[in-house]
Amino acid sequence: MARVTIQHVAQAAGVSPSTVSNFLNDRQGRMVAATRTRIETAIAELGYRPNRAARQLRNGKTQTVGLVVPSVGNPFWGAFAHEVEVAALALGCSVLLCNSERDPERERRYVEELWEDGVRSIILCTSLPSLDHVSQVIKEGLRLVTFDRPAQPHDPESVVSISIDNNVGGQVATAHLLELGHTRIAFVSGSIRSVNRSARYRGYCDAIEAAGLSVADMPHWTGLDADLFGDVEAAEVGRAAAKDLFADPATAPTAVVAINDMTALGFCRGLRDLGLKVGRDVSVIGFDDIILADLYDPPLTSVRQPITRMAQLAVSEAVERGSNESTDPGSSVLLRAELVVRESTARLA
Amino acid sequence: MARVTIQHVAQAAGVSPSTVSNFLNDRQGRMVAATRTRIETAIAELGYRPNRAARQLRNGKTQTVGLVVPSVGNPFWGAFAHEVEVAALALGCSVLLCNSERDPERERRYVEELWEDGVRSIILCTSLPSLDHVSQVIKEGLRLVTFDRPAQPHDPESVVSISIDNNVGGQVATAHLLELGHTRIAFVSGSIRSVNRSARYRGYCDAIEAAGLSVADMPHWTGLDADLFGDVEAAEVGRAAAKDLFADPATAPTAVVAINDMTALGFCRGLRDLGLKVGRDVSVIGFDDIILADLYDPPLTSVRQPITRMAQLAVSEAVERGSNESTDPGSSVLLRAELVVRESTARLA
DNA sequence: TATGGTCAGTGCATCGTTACACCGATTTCA
DNA sequence: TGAAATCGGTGTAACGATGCACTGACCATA
Repeated sequence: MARVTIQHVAQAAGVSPSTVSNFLNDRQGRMVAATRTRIETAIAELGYRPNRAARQLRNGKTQTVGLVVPSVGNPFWGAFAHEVEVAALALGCSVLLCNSERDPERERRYVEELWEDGVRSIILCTSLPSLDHVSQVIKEGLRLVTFDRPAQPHDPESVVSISIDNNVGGQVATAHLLELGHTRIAFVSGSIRSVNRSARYRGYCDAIEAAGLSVADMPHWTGLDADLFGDVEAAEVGRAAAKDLFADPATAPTAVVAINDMTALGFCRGLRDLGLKVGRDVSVIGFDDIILADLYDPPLTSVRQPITRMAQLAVSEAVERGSNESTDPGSSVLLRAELVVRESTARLA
Repeated sequence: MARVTIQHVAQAAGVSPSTVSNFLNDRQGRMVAATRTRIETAIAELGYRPNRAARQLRNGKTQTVGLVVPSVGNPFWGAFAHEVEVAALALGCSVLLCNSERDPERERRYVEELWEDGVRSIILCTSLPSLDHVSQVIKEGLRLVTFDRPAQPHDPESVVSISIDNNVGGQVATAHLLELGHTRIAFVSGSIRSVNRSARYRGYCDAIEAAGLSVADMPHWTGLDADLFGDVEAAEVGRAAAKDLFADPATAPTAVVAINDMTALGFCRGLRDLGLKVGRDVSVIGFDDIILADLYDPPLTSVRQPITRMAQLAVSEAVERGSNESTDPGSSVLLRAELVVRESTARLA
């Protein structure tokens, strides 16, 4: 069961390995139709599949897309990773998965390792304000697509960003609560040092101000030192927030915008611990619209990210840009987030 | 910024590339301590990292573990994939992720592609009764670790299986409900053609019979043609089951064992649609203990799979067995599942 | 009939690492 | 003391695919 190499194909087709190589690499203009078909049938009959390692060694590239997410343990990232894999498969690539745990140092290490292993396209799900930690590799030619992190002024030119418009998302979520008559609306998040989180927060602030209210008057949760919290623990943030915000009923909010669905669900759980009922006593809205938002009791209102479309965009940017050695400047795509209203938000009694 | 190769290291250390290679491949017995340290410092100073492609081309192997899961979009598999990645990282390997969508043909294709790309160890999360579709590759030397699928009589000898004892799990879950006074207990699942599912079902039956009851008397849900349902749709199965089982109140169950947490949550959602309250009106128990089980309202009783430990076991079997070319027969590890009692199960009123 | 230009395809060096055969210098031991 | 074994290490030929420089054969033009 020895491996079928390009030589075997060449022999079977009665040509030289070089010609087969030309065939494989779309330099087919340089050969007569008959040769082309002879090679084609030889490949089919022998079941030849090019050896990746050899290819990569020769030209220093892979057909692999690197995917760095905070943690696939989190349902949102799991779902996104899944979509990425599907999209990559459609384009004939495989996906190398890395969990950064939101640790910049791990992000850097993964990106560099991937680069040195010949991966030329990486989808990096980060929300760090700066890309300094990977800029060296970008200079060397890495195609970087960031996800969930809109472009920032000092980003390297070639970077492509795919993200929802978090500011608008924050506004839509908050406006929804305002329309329901709520005037004491809290924003619950771990650290908002990340760009997407602060954008959501700004959207929240904008909507509050636009309604003639003052952010300063809103119940405020300063939070735990959120750097302690990875993604899986996002729920704990929500739970802790509920406990703190409702410690004094006089200052408690009637509605809450949570930074994501996991935090929202944790918050709901915290309310339950306090004997409060989501929807009836307190309105809660999350972000992401993970699959569990709809399953929850009560079903969670959420700002949906169109992850299927985003994954497709990210992969095609990563793969297609990677194929031509273009150095045209990157782009920044901000998709519109969609409000999905369910039962966790209700008119103020 | 040219690549640092083994030659550069050799030159810097004043030895031949072969010696550096020997050093790297733990044939250090064949060299004097001084040489060893010279190589070590040279590597550190130059920041040398061996080129994977070249290594792989040379000896036909990778340091990569293949992971084939049904879908990382499902929180359980996402969490498992995460644990696998962590465990692999600790052993210096990377993980190539594939989603089979529970399609045997995709499973086969992925396994073969991985094999041909030099991956020699694969963790396959399948629950197909037979491994015929990948047996060819196993014969050629693939180290296969199956997860969530205990060993079957006709499995190739070298296969290692890691799984919980689903039969016992099914019994424990059912016994818990029986102890709470329930006598009308339904089992809800999509297709139980898979080995783990049927084991859970047998455990359920065993417990029923052991209590002096008859499975035939239990409310039964024949289900949709469950092959239509991927993992993400597991919740839909639960939802549909709730609707059907409670169509006639006279024959409705008072408690339900769901095949996994997603289905259990879907079932809870279905109950809610019907105006029934989980815990109070109907007891529901799931499998897996995904992170959302604890967040749900009410928190879901579940049979926990110790995924961290299982992932570690799977990776170490895959990697360590892969390193020595042993052909010793595989093993089958059945871990004990742990019942986590929460509020979705309650004493029969 | 020279000259030059296409066209279709080939030969060869090369990517970075590794296994194996080999080599000179000591050491061992009968 | 001489033959063999051991030690510490080196030289070289691969692994499979690629792309550049090249070669004949053929055609067109002057």
